[in-house]
Amino acid sequence: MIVKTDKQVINMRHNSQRARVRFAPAPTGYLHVGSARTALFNWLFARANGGDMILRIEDTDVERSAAAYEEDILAGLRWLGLDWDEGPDMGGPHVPYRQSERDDLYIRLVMDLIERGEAYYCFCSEEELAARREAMLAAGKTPRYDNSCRALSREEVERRLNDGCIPAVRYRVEPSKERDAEYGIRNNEYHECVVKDLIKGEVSFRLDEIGDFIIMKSGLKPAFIFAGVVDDALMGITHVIRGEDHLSNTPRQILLYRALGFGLPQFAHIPLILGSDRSKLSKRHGATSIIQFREEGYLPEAFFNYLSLLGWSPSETDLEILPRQKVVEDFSLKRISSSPAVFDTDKLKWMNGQYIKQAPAHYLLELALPYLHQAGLMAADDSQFTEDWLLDLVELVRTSIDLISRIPDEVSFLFTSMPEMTAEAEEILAMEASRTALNACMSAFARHEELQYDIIKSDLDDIVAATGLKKRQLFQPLRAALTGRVHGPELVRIIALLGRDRVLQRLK
RNA sequence: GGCGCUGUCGUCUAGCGGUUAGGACAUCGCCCUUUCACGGCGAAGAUCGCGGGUUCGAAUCCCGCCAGCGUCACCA
Repeated sequence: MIVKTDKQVINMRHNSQRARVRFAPAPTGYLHVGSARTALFNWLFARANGGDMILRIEDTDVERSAAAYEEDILAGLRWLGLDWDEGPDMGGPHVPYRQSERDDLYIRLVMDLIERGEAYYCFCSEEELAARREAMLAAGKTPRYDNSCRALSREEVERRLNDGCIPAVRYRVEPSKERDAEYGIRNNEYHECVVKDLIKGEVSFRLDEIGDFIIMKSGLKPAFIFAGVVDDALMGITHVIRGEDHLSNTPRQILLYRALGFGLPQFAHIPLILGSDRSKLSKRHGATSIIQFREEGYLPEAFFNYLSLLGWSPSETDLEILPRQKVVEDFSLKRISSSPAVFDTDKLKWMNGQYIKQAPAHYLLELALPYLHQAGLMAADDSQFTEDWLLDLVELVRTSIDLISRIPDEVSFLFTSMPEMTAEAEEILAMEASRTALNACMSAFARHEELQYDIIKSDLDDIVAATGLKKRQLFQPLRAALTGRVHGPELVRIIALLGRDRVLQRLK
């Protein structure tokens, strides 16, 4: 039992009005793009409406759940800047927030359903079920449970239980008894259940087509479909925002809300994110974890922006670069598209480039440092390179990269004593005019104590005027000698960054 | 196979009964530039999945079809 403070009591009173949403991942895999987007839309909805965001871990599949996945999921959410108001790491009024710690609750509710005849024990083995499914499929029928354990007498159930058989529990679906307008269940010949979805509209399913389904796995472990309903209801979730792949089990969940005497939340099923082959995004489409995007050099702000625009559009539809706050202010379920979207890395990269161009240099440097260390260009405790110098370096490359991880390759020559020469660079240096150009630069630069941007620029202008060389004939060999390459960022700034001594050394 | 969702430039999308169907990424060209980028300008790219209707008028409304995807587990 939790003793509530006054403040919490006030909060509880407001619950009927206050929006409460939840992101409920199963820690059976990394946080991938699809689930990250679901989390994002939940978060946006909460923040846009002044509501609460709840994080709940659905670890009812003991076999596949792993702590490492849970950590990855939390890390991914944090990286994206998504926070939550209640969750396994911080607690809250509906603790615990990990389903594996709520077994007592599920068992109590299931026992109640069994007593009321709404659910029953099922002793069918997985092998039996699989065989029956095969047979139905072979006969060209829709595979579903044949409800055989419904018929078991009380005594038979007792006997098997005493024999040590471990049953599962099924919900008893009886369409003719399910009619209930409050839950969208219509008393017509099909026994329709109409799901009122905020995105899909009214979607109708036939109840006479679903068989009795498992709500408790053997070993008294709750099934997802049951635990989700119980928790959403008890945690006061007002809006269930989840992937479209959950739409078809919503009618089953509605049956459970009704059986348990819970009111219905609002549903919003968001379209899936597809890979370039137009199938549901999965591991085989590349990046497995959101964290991998961080490692590849994406900015969380850019990723957030891109993901927001995947399936949602702002009211001012020409805008693409939308900072977090703008998205929050403008977010509405109404502007979520109902068709699935293909994840486009090209556009993500472009957007990342946009964010790199406008981000504060200090921030970029902070992000770039690990890559510079990793590439072995500088040690983590290196004091040889001053912060000012590093900031200049960031300014030098920010317009030419779309991924932070590209920085080391772009500027490696600034860290070595002599640059590695590409074949093209060698070729240019072998040309006759090149020696003239380099000699001119050498004598010009040698006259200064320190090479500064303006000085270098005017020196180079002077050389062009004095020697009659084309700009190209001057810059190309100079670039080749200093960087070992024929392409790259603005040369004058590179010279300033290299400093007088290293420039003169390389010109020889 | 049953059920369900979806279908506007290659991709993300705007549009919701009257627009030359708009924007962005990618592509191509030009300009800027020592170069590669950035940036600027421009081009190309959509018979609005297909076929019928309704209407003076349809991407927008109705019907049928097709295709793609999802889902049919003691996974979530």
